Amino acid sequence: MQDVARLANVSIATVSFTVNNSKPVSPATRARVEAAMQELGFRRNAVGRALASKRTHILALLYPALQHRFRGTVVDFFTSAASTASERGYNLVLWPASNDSELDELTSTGLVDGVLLMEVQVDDPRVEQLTASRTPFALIGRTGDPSALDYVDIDFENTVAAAIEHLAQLGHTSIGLLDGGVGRGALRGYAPVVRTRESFAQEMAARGLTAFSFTCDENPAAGREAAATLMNEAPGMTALLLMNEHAGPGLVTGLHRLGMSVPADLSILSLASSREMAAMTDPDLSVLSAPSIELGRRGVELLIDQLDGGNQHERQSLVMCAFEPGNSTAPPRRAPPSE
Amino acid sequence: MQDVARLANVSIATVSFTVNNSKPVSPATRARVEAAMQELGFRRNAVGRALASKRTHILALLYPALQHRFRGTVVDFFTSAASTASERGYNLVLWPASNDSELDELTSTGLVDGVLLMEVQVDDPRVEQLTASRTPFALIGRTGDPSALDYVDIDFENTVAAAIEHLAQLGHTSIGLLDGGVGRGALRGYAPVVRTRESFAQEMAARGLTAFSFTCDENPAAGREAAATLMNEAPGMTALLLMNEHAGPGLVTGLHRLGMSVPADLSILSLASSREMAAMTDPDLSVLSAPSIELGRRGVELLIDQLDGGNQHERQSLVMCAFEPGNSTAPPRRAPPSE
DNA sequence: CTGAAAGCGCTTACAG
DNA sequence: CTGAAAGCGCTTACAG
Repeated sequence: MQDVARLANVSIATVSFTVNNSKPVSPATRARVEAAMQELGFRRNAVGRALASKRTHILALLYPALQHRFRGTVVDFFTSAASTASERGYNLVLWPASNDSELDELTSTGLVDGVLLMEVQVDDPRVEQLTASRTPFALIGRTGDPSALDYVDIDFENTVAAAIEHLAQLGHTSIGLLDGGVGRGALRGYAPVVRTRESFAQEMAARGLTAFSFTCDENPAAGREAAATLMNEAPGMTALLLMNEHAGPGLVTGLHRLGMSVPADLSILSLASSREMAAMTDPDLSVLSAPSIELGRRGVELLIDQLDGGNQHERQSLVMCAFEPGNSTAPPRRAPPSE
Repeated sequence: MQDVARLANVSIATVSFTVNNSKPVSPATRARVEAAMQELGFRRNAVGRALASKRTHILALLYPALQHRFRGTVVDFFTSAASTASERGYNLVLWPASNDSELDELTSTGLVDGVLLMEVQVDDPRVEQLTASRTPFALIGRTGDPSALDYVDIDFENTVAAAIEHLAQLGHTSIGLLDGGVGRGALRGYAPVVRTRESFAQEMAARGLTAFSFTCDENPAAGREAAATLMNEAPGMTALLLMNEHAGPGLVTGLHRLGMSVPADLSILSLASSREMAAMTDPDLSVLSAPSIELGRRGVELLIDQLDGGNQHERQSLVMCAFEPGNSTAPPRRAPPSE
């Protein structure tokens, strides 16, 4: 910048003004400055700017990628968040922090302007840590009591209700839930599964339907094993809500191997997943697909609202999953006894 | 730091020395400084440090996530690279830069110490850009002529040869390759596919085997369509190399629907993928799995060698994929006519 | 519209 | 072993 100023015969302040459009500059000197920048191939140093302005224009999407594989539908959140950030003049990067000290390093050192939190737990220690460090942040997800927080999340409650409604309409009265578990250790209490379980239990009870609940790891092999468990422990079950997209392919395979047909013998409806994941199986799954694009975008908007003092977006919002029919749900083979 | 210095009754230089262990400090004053830091909850500001030391300790894994979905086996490269970086005192973040100006922003502004490049093309403009900006970088992958670059890559040449050898041993003489294409627009010339095609053609010719070549998009639906194409255009083909892990599930499904059995009617061997992706299908695929962990680690080591002046690692290395048997390869149903 | 100057929070020769 | 001081590359009141 010094060099540019010298070459253009202005002060470095003026260079700064023209680079940032932060103060009016006469056309003539602007032209001189721009020519000089051209000639020197000048790029303003982001670190210097960050130190002086206390803004790095970097947002971090916090995802515990070392513990929890980054894959499947969650990837869409990142993509959407990154492109929204880019439109708004920020860079969003995926920050694979996991343990406390890494989060600490991120927040208390001024490297990023704000944080977007993913994989939120019901009782998430990172929320406290972020609050304490006064780092602006927003959640994609929500804790058990998120009333004081800025968040966007899937409306699991209504999504589960819609899922059960769909299956009940088809005539199912005995329905199971297969989820990926609520995690353990530092990642315990994974909120989406906690909420889905609760809503499932409530809604099934309210309708007087027979409910079953299963858990398996998030991979195809576990899904394959789960098929046998399902059939053994709930032989009368005719439909399943799947809250574990990575177990899906194995589950369907396992059912086939046991001589079960999908959807004739068991309807499957995948929750909070995506068409792409649903297309991994045969038949392809009917799915309530996660509003990833919208949540990624809204999360970034909330964060930038905090940063730029805007206040234009709903600070807390829930979005339903959208039903996308596949070929894995149908009426049960034997109609339920009509009273 | 000012505050700490005042409270501990030392200069800020001394605080810096004890924080960084950059100069000897007497135990007594070290204790005073540390007590003061404790009391004030001091964390050294990373931006200030970066400006003074010209080091941010951030590495960027460059992946064009907005164009090319970040998923599947490539995710393992990131995870491995991130944990290696973390062990070595750096933060590695996923930087979804795609167009020139975004890359420019990354490199010419001093925000990151170095860059790890993924999804390398045969003629990759980013290499030139990185070189011109004097940003330290290493490749996970390699260009057409990488002789001057630091890189780690899969040894596609020998991996393809091993794959063909495996199938030839089983008795196959008519073998196809189904890849995901070499990309178009800014992402044209995707090096892994270019290399695989070349090696495939050479090795098949050298062995006097009958070769077929197919391309389809990287998703299950495209794989399903490809099944029909394969059967129509190469009815005599008995084995297939799959260089398109995301088409795999659809491909197998599509074959089944056409009444083809895997591996009895068609053997499939997946290249540069992973057991996890291979487990998505039924039967699970035999796979030459990508050495993701090792390449992610080595890529970061190369980069840190440049940064810290170390020189301890091979600057160019190729790693073979490891064969992991699944259930998708077998001798062809009809033995080939024995001359 | 433009400039001189202070300051962002550190690191690092240089002296002692 | 410790400190005073310059400097990293910018931004931003403050003056003019």
